[in-house]
Amino acid sequence: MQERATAMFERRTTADAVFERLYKEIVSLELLPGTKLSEADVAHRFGVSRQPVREAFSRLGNMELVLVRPQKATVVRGFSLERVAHARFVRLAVELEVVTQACAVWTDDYAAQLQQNLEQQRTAIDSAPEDFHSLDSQFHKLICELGGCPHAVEAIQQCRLKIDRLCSLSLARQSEAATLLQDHLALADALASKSTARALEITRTHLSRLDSTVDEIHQTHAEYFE
Amino acid sequence: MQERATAMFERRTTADAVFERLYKEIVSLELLPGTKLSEADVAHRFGVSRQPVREAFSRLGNMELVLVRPQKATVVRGFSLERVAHARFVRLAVELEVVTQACAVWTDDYAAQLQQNLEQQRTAIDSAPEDFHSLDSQFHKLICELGGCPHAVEAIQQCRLKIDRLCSLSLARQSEAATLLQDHLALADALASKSTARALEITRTHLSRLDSTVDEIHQTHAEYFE
DNA sequence: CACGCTCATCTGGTATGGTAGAATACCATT
DNA sequence: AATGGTATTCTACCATACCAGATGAGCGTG
Repeated sequence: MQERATAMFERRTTADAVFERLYKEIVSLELLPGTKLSEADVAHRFGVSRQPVREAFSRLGNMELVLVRPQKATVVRGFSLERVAHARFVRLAVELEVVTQACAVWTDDYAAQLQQNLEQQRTAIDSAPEDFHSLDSQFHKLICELGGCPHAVEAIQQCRLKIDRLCSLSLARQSEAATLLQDHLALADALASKSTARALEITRTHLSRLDSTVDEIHQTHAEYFE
Repeated sequence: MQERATAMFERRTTADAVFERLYKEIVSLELLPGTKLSEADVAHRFGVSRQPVREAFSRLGNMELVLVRPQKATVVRGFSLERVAHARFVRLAVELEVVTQACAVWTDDYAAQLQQNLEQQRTAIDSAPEDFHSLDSQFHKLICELGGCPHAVEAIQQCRLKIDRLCSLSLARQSEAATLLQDHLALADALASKSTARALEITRTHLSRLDSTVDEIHQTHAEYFE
């Protein structure tokens, strides 16, 4: 959703700039949940008028990143177990269907392309752990595209966005990378052998690994939840 | 998405009113795709200033119902096979997972509740065909809730919204109601016997019935597509 | 007649002032 | 000291004026 059909050569408006800047600050947790934002404040800070700020607030409100209500301070929204569960459910459903479709059309050529990405993941774990997350995304994206479900990419990405802000609070993500890679390898193998049932099962356990992370954060950072 | 956390007792702002009015006019096709909307025009027609209209345009833009770009007229967006395919894919994926979950927890009591809805569908087909659509929604919603996937309701509803505007152009929807009811009965039966595989298969064919309708409209109303 | 330029006009974007509702601080009263 | 009412201050909302880019009609020129 929402990435504002800011297609190719559209003029970049002030509101766009304010929106992107606030968006980054929120997802990177520079602005913590509960922080109060004021049109006038932000406008002054960014050196623009209140109008573009208002526009940006509206967009952020649509994404449920802030809560703006008439005559009351606009505030950065916290996490919600409900929203997380929702996103998790949809993503699981989509990934399962993607894998099903992919199994039906998989070829050796596709397997080779996946393999290339898997190699990069393997090396990244030791030498550049910060890249793993991006490679993880690409891995799932590849399966969508090769499997003939280009639509799914966007849907999955949306679900990820809703959870990523939360997961950046987690500590030991590196230690889990190895586990995730094992899942990826197993999934690639299942696809190659076109065994749908096994691929589905792997996908389920793969996505369920996020649950413990979410739980951990719910315990340690309860104040950020609503 | 988007239904604007207009929770319970929030004050109703002018922008809300303008948004809802335009929204209705668009989804009911009183405003056809391609219609040009001007902030000033609409503001004058509704007797308000441009500001709330602008806000409404922004929300409609987020929902991809209108296209608003700087210095060019805002226009009502047409349908897009791509967006339809996207929505269809996500809905299928979600429904499949819902059915899977439901099969795992289904009880006779659940079956009875579904049966009640099915009866209503049966009588509606002859006596009140205009109610069938709503009962159809409730049927799928029931499966979500009984199956333990309350999150799914919202996701499915969103997908429906994106397609419903288009389907209201279709002519003989009544003749198809009987077919849909047969699907529903078969699905209820599969759930009752907890045969997941059959339930999944029925769901696939059930949702695929929309495709011909979409194709038909794509042929007969090509001018509304983009 | 065909083409190209200019200018009036229309678009959404931005800035700003004023308003009503909500929250809060403060003071008076008990 | 606790409480109730009041005034101040803060909020987002709305209206208005102005701006710049885009459009299209009309005229002039080849």
